[in-house]
Amino acid sequence: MAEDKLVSRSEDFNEWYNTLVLRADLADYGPVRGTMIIKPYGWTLWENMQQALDRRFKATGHLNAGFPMLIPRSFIEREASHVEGFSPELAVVTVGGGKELEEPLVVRPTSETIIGYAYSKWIKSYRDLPVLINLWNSVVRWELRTKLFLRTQEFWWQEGHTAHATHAEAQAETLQMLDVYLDFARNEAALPAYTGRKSASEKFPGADVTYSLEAVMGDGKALQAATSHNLGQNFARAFDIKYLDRGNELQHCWTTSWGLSTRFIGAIVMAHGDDQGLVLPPRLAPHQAVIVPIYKSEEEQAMVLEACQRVRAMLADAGVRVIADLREGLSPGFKFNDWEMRGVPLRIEIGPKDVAKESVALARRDIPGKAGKSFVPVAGLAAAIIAKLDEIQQNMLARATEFRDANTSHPRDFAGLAAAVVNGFARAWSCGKPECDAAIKEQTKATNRCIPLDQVPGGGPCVYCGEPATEQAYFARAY
RNA sequence: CGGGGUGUGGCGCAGUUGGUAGCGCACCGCGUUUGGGACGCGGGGGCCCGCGGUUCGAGUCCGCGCACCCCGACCA
Repeated sequence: MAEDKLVSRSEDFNEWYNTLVLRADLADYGPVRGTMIIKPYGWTLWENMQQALDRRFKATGHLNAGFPMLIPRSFIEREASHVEGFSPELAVVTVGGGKELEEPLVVRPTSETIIGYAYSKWIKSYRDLPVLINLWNSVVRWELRTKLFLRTQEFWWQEGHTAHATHAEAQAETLQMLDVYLDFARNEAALPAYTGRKSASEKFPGADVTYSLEAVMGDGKALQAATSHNLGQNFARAFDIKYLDRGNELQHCWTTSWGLSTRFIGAIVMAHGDDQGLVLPPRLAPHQAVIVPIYKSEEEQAMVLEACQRVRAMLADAGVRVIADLREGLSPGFKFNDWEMRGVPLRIEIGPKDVAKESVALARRDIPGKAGKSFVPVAGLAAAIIAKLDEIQQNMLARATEFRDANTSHPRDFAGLAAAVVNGFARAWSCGKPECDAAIKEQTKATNRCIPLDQVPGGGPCVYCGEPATEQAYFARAY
């Protein structure tokens, strides 16, 4: 329960985030270091995200499936860069049923390998392709330094895994899913993000190409919000995923994988939250509106509560996710703060004056104070609220886009880049040599986030070494 | 794994030169309150991280562990 003011976001962003996640009732710490308990409020937010994504996955032809959590360790070792990337962070099971196991099992850090095992059994002919499967599950990575939602030992996500007959199809799939994520981020989470290709050093272990969404957080740092990988034939070769083509020739498949995790909840917190707490986009918010009754005497209480129930039923019938806060013994002021902490987009106040006027007081979470308040007649309230929720959603996207653009600069030299990445993104010419990225990281703590797909024609001198470059890249400090 | 810090009711902390544990919030009960974080009275709850030592006596002093947090390296 919210009892005090949060530390202000500008004063200590880190502290603000940590306490907000706990106070807004999203999550709690688990008993094992680095683990996270997602509480019902946080999980409901995740469910809303899942539904919005799942709709899009189904619309693009994917089906969900369930795969085992335990994977033979030898599977991980079959793909050279995959084992190199994941070995350091594996949790390994060595004992089962009280007996030492013949072969240790790893708790999945991601499922490419066990998918490879299954696909090699299932796919025989070009007629079997494409295979388009998505998993909703959790994975474990033994992270050394953790932070609620952003990096935990276990996290929940979806991982899509597809197999195709040609490179072109796999590439189209990879980019299609990147677009799905971008659309989800913009239109559901009100979060504009940059997209692009990962540099060689930042790509997924085992992928030919990795694409990512890079979102700008409230402190100007970057958060990788989703990834989509073209795995080429790497896993197909490692796991013998082969098919006979029309000409009766045996071919390796081309596979992809793509994922978005509960980390995205952290992105929503850090991109939209303010000093009062969370600000949730209406399309994803567990409660889109909260009704707070206000009364003194018992007669007023009866009258007000009756009005609250009526309004609640009316809105629920209209499809609004609405809750009435009928807790007794708490002052309205306390409840206002409490629901602001939890980021509910709209507050509906109903007191004796409102009952008398047959209206309610509306307060917008995205516009604090008087400016966000209005009085709306009960007649036609549902339509007004639905319109208002849409307006809030649009406003949040517009504001986040404005913030992103205001915190992105285009430096032409290294000094400019170093200054820009202290609290924002820098888009600059980059020659792409790993040494340049490494030096930039060393000196500024900023990494090459991605190489955007929308390149400008021509070229310029690399922001670090000055040699001719034909592509630009985004640089930022990252979570 | 390196550097720093902290372990005392659920949470946040105080605890003096060693003398047998306290405050705020939360929780429970009763009453008064309620248009921006209400108040009064009463109440419950603690092997002071663990083990060993010094001492008549240890939350406090000394060892050795363990855990967690912050800053780096590594990472969705």
